[in-house]
Amino acid sequence: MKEGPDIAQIGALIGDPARANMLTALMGGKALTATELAAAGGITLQTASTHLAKLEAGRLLAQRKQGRHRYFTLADDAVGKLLESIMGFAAGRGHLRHQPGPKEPALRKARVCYDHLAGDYGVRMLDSLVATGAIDAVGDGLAIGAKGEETFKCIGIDVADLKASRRPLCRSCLDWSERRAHLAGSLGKALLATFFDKGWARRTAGSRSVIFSPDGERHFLALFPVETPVAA
Amino acid sequence: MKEGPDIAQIGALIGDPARANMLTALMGGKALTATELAAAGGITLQTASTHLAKLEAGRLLAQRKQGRHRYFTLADDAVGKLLESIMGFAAGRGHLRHQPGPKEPALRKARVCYDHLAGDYGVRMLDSLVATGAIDAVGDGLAIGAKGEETFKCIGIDVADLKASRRPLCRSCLDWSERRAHLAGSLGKALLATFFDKGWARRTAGSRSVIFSPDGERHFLALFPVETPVAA
DNA sequence: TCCATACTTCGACCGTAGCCGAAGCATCTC
DNA sequence: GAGATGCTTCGGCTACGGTCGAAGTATGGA
Repeated sequence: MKEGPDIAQIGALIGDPARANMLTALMGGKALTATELAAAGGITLQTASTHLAKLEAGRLLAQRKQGRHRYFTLADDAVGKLLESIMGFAAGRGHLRHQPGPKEPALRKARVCYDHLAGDYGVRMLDSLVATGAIDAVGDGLAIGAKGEETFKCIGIDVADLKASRRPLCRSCLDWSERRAHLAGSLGKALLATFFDKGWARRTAGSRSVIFSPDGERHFLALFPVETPVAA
Repeated sequence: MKEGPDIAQIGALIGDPARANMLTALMGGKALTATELAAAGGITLQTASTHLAKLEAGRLLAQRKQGRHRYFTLADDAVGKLLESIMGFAAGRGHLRHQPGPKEPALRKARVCYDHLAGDYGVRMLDSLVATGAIDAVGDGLAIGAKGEETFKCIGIDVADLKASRRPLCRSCLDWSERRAHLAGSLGKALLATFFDKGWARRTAGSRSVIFSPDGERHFLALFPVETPVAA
């Protein structure tokens, strides 16, 4: 009793449906205003305001004032990682929403996980990168592989630049829909940003799902082939 | 909105202080009766009973009937891992209990994390194992190293036996007090069990903290030396 | 200056969930 | 059987937290 950190506090913060919906919306990685988050949570602006104040006090959220707007984001990627891991856990226990909804398949195929690519395509990409030796996988850890710098330079990413930041380059993130790892970290972020830049894919408004263009999808699948099923 | 798994459900389960205390108590790895858990939660037996029913329905807990006792444990090590990761997150945000209490230092030094060793000593052990090449660390992932099988055989652990189980051999677990990784997985479990078997250490009743005997501590420190500070 | 927009604070309402006393089962001991 | 122990269920109380309407504050634009 009364041992260690207070998990009840953050459990309670995440445990309210309206707050959970707002946090999930912010997993899309974009900064959202209080009004947008109110809609995401299915509540009025006043109620959202009190929730947002609590989430900020609990240091799950950060806010940035810009003119008369107030933009909220997840406080940092530790929050994103925590949420995704809870999602993975919840999915594994069958704690799913009641109605799967029409957007569900798109979400499972490809979605934004805070700032990197998740879903079927996210898992496929990591599998392919491991198979070609661009990334080394040891246990559940990831590191840049022998052919990594060369591979990513071809895609248009300078690994040396990324290494300069204090954020980990490669990080595995458990995918809740696939129940396998996908690539997070600054490299995962850079890859997703590149796909957007090249016009291969785009976000959808108000959702975490990522839509590939026909052309972009062709490029993506060619770039990350799956020859033989790779073991987890 | 309404995307993905329902994190609010499990957030709410963990979010109640009484339930959180009971879950924390079960992080000690031992099966506890409803009466013991009621004491851990600071509530009466009736209230505890309803809480336990909810936790079981949410598949966070498993129960085993034995005579007129009902023993509860965490449903599996995924629950333990989730709780420890939330603890790490909470500790990082300053969500600590109000009064640190006298047991806190012992808890930070060495404690049980579901079924393996955590705290200062847990982190020290992993650092030492990595330094000697018994375990390889890549990113945040762990794997058995070149000198691993030999090292662990000396301690009295047959790695081949452990590999037979479907549970991962090595797994890193973020330590909430040290904010660095310690060793989980079947190997972590086997090591802690060995320390208990050899009489080097013992659990304390009603707490997660692990107390080393003077003799056991000498052996432990000799077995896992820290020569140079190892980078995280 | 005046109004519109974005958001917060106040106040009141209400439902739910936690809580416990008492009673009801179940299991073991004698 | 009778009684003790471990736990669950029932019923009713209470309080906290979520909710929104209304009013208040800040920023931007006309």
